[in-house]
Amino acid sequence: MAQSPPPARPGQEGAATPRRRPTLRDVAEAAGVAAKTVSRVVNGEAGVGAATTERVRRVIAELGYRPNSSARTLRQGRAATIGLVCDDVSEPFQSALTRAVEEVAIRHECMLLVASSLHDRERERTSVQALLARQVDGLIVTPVAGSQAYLGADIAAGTPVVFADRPAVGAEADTVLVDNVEGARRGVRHLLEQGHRRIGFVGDAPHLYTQDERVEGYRAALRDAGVPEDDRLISRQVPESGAVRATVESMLSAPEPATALFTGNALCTYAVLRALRDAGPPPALVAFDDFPLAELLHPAVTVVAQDPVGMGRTAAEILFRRIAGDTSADQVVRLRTRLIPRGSGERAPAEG
Amino acid sequence: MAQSPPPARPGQEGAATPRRRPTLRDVAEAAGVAAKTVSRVVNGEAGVGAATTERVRRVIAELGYRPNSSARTLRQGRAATIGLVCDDVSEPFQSALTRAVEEVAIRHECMLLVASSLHDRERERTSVQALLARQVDGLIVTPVAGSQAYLGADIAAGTPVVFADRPAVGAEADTVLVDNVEGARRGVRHLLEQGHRRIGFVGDAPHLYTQDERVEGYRAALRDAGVPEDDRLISRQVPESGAVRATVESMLSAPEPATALFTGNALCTYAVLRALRDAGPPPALVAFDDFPLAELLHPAVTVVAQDPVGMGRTAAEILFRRIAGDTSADQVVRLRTRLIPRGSGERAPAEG
DNA sequence: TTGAAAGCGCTAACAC
DNA sequence: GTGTTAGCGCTTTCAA
Repeated sequence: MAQSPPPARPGQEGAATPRRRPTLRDVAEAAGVAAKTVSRVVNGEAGVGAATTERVRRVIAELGYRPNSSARTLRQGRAATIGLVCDDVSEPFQSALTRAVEEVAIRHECMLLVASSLHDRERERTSVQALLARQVDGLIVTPVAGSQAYLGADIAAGTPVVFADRPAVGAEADTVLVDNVEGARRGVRHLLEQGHRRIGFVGDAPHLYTQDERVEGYRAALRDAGVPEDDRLISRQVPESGAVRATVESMLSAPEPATALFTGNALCTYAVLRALRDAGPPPALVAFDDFPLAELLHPAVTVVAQDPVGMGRTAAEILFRRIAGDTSADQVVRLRTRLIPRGSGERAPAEG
Repeated sequence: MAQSPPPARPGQEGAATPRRRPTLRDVAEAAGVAAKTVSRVVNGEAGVGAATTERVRRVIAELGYRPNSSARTLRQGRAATIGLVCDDVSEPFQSALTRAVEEVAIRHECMLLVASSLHDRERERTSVQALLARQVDGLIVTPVAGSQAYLGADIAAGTPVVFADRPAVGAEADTVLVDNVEGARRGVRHLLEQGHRRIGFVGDAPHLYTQDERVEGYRAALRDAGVPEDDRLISRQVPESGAVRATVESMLSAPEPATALFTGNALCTYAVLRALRDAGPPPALVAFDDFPLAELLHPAVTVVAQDPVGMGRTAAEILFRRIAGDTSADQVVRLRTRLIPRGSGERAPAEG
């Protein structure tokens, strides 16, 4: 396909003969120097005379030469590319993270290959394999539930990997997490401070690491305050609107009803907000994870904000340090959260 | 770097000697066949005996062989990778588009390289060059204002390119757009139908293609209804909250005040909602581009919804058709919008 | 059905 | 300062 040039497309001016892209050799010949010299010029290596450099530059411009990075990758083993596997790039938290990673990558003259695992083990694995096959210099992965043991050989072989948002199972590498326990604890304490004693936790599916941690924080806050736990006030389910609506209604209409809710992530928050929209007097609400327009709702929603940009940046910076040869011991970074009071979390419990 | 194996990282079990990744040749030797035979097995080519196939498969598994796609790319010229250059991956519309492109790419066993131009010409250009250097099979670009003439040579040379969301200048290729004029016209007509005659347009920066089109639709709707245009009711500025607030206030407090607003994109909508939050009786509002939680605001926001997923899918499908060799004439696809009435756009004008 | 040879475009290693 | 040689890992081409 590279040899036999692709057929001309109609409607292109001067589409006469789509020519083979000029190679480094073509430049060398045209400039009357050796290939290696052109290579030096292209890569800004020292040891080329000013006049030669100038001449080579001109020829490069004339021919419109652009280096073939596949060849370079093959030779050097580094693709000037890193890979990112997350749950779903279209999700706000992760797209912000992606953007932050991209920014750091650019600073290191790298590009970014992205893949969404959609929480599917097989897809994660396939994506990682495809990325490794492309000789990426390093990998940032938000591990799905399951095991990342399949990555062990590559990590041992020296491919830098950083896990983000959730720790891996069966593989050891640098990891950047949110301090979920402390964040949830802080958020729930905030509700307790307003006088709430019956606080419902509306979380995402069971076996999700972040949710486990946030429930733990929720429990810790109750314990700290000497408030008894009640499992009927803890819900863990995939946040489809229907199911959450039923949960919320039952929590609010129980004999000892919840007077406040704490949500486990943005999807749960959305579902709860939808459920509360048409309901009676709304309970207090603190949401884990900030979201757009939170401050425009009535009342504005108090949140425990995470920092997706900070997570992306941190993960990428660690990754590039490893790529640069840092061999210090693996580290686990926990990013702090920030409580942003906006109104919904500052309501006192309704009079019983 | 490929030759001298990277130093072992501590804390890895069995990190004794990070070994060179096995190559196709290693597999061939171990299996006692020729390299080409292994290549055939790996690529599922016909013409290998069942027994041989079986043996090669086993050796591949034993050695943990994974093909080096740089080498393959170098040989074949195709990287099994496409590139996407958008304004900003972290923006909801574009992250949804990215996700849709990714999905189509996966179906074609391709990966996705992403880059954000941030509306910067130089960055767009650099990104495109970096993508082309990586031998991407094709490119989807949301062109920034300026010129894409620099892409002409590569398009002519046969690299498939699809422009998305905005047309390119100085380069011809397939293009997928939203029918902005018709969408805006429809949205404004909706307001006119509620009896509004003074409708403010709050749009993003001048010289943005989509905004130009949406203003055109706005004007067309007014003309259709025989309502005189008034330039004081048209605002085009980067939607920082401060500036938009001033604009909105002046539109609403003018001698002949606006009784309804139409926003030009999501950022403008956010700014307007913020501005309206603390203001007096809110005007009617129709927003171009849907956004999360639009239905949870009070009142819920009526929007002219675009279809980012449809745009990403369409652009990617066209791209892969081109990659597969389709040489038919370039096409321009315009995706339809959908008016979603939710409340804010169905208010009648306040009694003057 | 299988294999040998050549080379994709580049750079590492070493001459000069 | 500059050039020569070899080869990264794969696939293409052609031969057996």
